[in-house]
Amino acid sequence: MYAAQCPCRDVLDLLANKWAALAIGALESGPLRFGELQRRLEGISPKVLTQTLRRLEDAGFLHREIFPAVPLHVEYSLTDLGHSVSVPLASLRTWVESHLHEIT
Amino acid sequence: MYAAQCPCRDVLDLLANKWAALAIGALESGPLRFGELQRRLEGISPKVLTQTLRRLEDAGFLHREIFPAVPLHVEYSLTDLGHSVSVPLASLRTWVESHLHEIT
DNA sequence: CTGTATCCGGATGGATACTG
DNA sequence: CAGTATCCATCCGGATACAG
Repeated sequence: MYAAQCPCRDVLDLLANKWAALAIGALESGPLRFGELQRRLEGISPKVLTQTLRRLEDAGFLHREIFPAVPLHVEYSLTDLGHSVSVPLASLRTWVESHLHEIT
Repeated sequence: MYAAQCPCRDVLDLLANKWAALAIGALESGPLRFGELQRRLEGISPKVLTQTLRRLEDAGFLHREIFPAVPLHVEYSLTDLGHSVSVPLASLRTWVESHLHEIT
């Protein structure tokens, strides 16, 4: 099975928090700005959104691009790696949607 | 996207903790006893293992069967629902394994 | 607009010892 | 064997206010 040191656990942990999978899903169809992400991830606070995005960025799943304008403009987009992982994540979300009625 | 009340979030949370996905994976190939599970999920304490198993059982992903013998014998196995969700989970694990080298 | 600072509560995970 | 009891540390998420 998976030994204690298996790094896959870290990845699972990364993807396995309340917002990460949702954030990746939100970015599947294209880049979004901070505020737009916050609106789509209904209920997330700016602090938690930042945390989530930073973790995903550090892991290489998404890219943050700053457009130095006034007002400030920042865009988040999936990297190739991010698009790649969004496939199994989407299949998990799909499973959840189609089995919701069976879950207690 | 996914509204705040969308129950899929709860399911994601359930699957998305340190051990749940691993436990489901361990049971894919057949029933296991408590002690055997603890050995396979290297490093888990009995308390946390119990918590994990109970949550999965309550959600209907696995079944707990007691064989009243001496010494006591308890077997955990996936329900149909559990086997069903193990498919997308396995694809996520597979993704992680094949992309580990790309992850920071 | 895009965050950071602060403070807080609760859940999760963990070590160890003990029990039916 | 299969857990439960206890106590504890930490991370995570959340509300609100404020800053570059």
